[in-house]
Amino acid sequence: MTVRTRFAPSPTGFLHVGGIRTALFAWLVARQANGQFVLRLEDTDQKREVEGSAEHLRESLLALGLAYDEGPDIGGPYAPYRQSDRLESYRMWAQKLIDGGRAYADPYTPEELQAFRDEAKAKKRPFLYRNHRPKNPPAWDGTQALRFKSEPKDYTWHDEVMGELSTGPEVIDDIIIIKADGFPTYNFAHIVDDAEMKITHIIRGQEFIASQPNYLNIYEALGLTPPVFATMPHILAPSGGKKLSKRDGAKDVLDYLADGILVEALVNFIASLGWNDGTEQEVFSVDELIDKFSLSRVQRSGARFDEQRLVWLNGQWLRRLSLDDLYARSANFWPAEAAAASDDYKKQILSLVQDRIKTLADLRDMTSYFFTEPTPNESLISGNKQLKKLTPQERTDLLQAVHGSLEQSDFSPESLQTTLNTLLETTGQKPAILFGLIRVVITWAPFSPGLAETMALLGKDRTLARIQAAL
RNA sequence: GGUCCCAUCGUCUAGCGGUUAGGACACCGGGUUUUCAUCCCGGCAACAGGGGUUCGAUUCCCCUUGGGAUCACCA
Repeated sequence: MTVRTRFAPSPTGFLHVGGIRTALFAWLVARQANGQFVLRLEDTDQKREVEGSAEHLRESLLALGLAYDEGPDIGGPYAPYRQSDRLESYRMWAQKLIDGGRAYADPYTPEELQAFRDEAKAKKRPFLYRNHRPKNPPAWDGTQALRFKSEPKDYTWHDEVMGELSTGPEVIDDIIIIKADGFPTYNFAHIVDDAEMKITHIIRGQEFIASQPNYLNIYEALGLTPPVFATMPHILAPSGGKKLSKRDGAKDVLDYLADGILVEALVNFIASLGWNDGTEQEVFSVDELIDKFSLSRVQRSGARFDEQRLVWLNGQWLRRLSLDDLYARSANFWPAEAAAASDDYKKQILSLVQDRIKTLADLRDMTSYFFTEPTPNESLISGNKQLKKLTPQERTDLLQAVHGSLEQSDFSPESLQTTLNTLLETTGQKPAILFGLIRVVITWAPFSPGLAETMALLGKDRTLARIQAAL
């Protein structure tokens, strides 16, 4: 049987890291089995729908490389893939339940229902609708909610992540399957869709684990064989033990990319949040993930979102990139002054900073002196515990000597290094002072790449001019 | 409150009866003859508590504690 997994978000907002992990794992399961990955939009709650979020979801998945084989925009053998376009299916399956005496119209008003709930709460008992199941419900005319007539019983089932799970009959209830507005509830629609779309693995968050027995009851009533279930624990906020939410900084995945995080790093990070292959490997390519991922090794408890680890992984991936690849990805991250610079010049800069940037966005603050004349910042000298010891006269003498020697250099990195080493002897200064001073006056930046390489790239004219200006 | 799930360094985790409890991030030192990084070396740091089972428990069972999920005409 072909493995088919799906990602079924509701178009109610952006895709954050919690959601993307579910999507990633579903995608990995499909890919490693040479199966299909399906995108389905669960838009049965018209009130909550957010304009443009379907498109945003699509972009986010594609930006992360999680291409889907079937979906609302590309169609597929089980189209449509948008629940609001599938109302007839739900009607048909619901009718089967009605005909079999397993669904009935809910005669109560919202007020009456609320009264039942309040009563249960007052008694500190869980609310069960079936305790109030009407003896002779009216015929369902489509204007009332349609409820599933449950058959409470024990359940034990297997979950690929959680292992064996079991519950008693007290959690089974008569849940609503079609709302009074004619739309199905998630609880019903996803079962119908997964069956019709031949989904083999349902991978979703732990918020659904409590209703799982109710789903099993419906599968039985519908005569369907349940697919494989895999429940993912939540990703937790960095600070507390709470589920990661927007106010804890759960960013849109596209924001991470815009902030200079590489796709490889983001995918690697999200995958390793709650999963590992049992070895000491930390850095995984997508291909390695496809090869090695397994639901059974997913952690059962929630994992905190640790951004420092994401940044570290980003550095790992940044350093593995070829220069051309790095250059291609850096396009949107150069400082404004770089607009007129040549490809070749920018590539040379990248080769100097590749080992010291943490995100692509670092390029904006770390490379501007390669494109424009830096503004002298005296605090870089007064704040340096070596350089601040120099008197103004000593400083000038030193720079004068440097300037003199460099005028003789052809400015290749090798000869510059030789010249610098010779200066160390002729001036009798420590490297920390001599090189530190040169570095500061030619970049006026808190840090910079290797001195000889930096000077070589800046060229003789600019380097000498900046030293001259600091005299 | 009912039900269900979970529990190893600050964080992510390895471990599936016998280990000096391993790795990674972060942090703190040292090195790589300038800074900041990279890289390398070293250090700090954990089995929530209590009962069992066993020759022997981090590991298996029970209880306690703690955390999480859920109890919608949301998904």
